[in-house]
Amino acid sequence: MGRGKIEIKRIENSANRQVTFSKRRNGIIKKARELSVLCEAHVSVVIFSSSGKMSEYCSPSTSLPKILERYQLNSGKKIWDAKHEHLSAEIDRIKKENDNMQIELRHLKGEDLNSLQPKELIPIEEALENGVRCVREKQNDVLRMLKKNERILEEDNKRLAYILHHHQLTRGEYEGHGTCI
Amino acid sequence: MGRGKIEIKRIENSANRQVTFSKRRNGIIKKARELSVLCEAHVSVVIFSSSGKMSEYCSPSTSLPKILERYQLNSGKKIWDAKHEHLSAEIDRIKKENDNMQIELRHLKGEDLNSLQPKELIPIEEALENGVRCVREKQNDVLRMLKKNERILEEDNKRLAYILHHHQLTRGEYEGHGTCI
DNA sequence: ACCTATTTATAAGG
DNA sequence: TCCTTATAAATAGGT
Repeated sequence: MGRGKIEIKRIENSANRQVTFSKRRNGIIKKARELSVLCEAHVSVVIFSSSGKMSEYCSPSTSLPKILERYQLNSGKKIWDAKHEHLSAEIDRIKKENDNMQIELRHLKGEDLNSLQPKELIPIEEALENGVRCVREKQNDVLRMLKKNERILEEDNKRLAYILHHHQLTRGEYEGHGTCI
Repeated sequence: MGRGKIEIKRIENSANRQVTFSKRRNGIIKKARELSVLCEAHVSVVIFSSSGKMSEYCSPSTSLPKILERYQLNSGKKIWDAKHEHLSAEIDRIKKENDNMQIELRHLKGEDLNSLQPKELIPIEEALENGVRCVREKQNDVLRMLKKNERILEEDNKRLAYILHHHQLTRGEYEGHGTCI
């Protein structure tokens, strides 16, 4: 509906797509409101734009939780249980990841080594040696940096002292009249 | 839109109301489908007629549970019951734990050290040195154990060889008649 | 369910 | 985003 007919397929021009989204989203929500008034229907609309912005409409006579309750009763689909299972699976997955890291950490800290085969000690030793090397390298970097800063500060000090001395010599008559803030 | 304009208020005539419901419900669902195709939006529509019949639409790229997940993230409204909240909190907690371990592991492996303050390097170095010491101790244990076993085996060997030799001397006449199974 | 006059939504352009 | 307007689409009322 408009100056030209459009095919129902993804609008490639991004600006156009955004404009059309706004207009049609408003259109749908208006229609939803009208339907719920004209026909005493319970309507819920939830829309996410491709950029993630959410819009919603829900009939004033109801609420999203109520709609969902009825949805499950009617469709037999169990949204909550599905969600529950999904979360449980997620927890299991993360816990497993957690356990593995826990074990790796303990080994690196020299704990629970008895549960390992002698051969498994070798990569751990290598990782530790590598870690020590990296840390010490970093510490050396820090030291070098500190020394360099110290040197620069010392040089600055000398320079400032010299300039100050020079000023004091040339403006000796004002000495003592200024205020140090 | 039609032969006459109608006010947006409850349609009193029940048959009319039913017909209008059907037409407009189809209209909304068509619009929802178009919006999701044209603009890559994620759309969910759930409608109950006044007589309780349910209709729904959900973008093919998503699902009602996913939409609801995003809904609660976006709106902050709590659709899920206490059980789900509990699980979500658990996931957050474990993920945090996970992240912390991840960071500790990386530091022990000598990675991402630049994100640390110089002082923070010290406990890491100590942990690594301790780890190396434990691992080497363990390796020494293993070595000692192997040597000890070797010694025991050698002694056993000697003893067995001696006994065998003795038997061969006292039962020399049977030699070669037996069969080794 | 179909028809169609009419209203409404909206595409294109500023 | 809002405004305008020509045009496509939805639909009210009737059959």
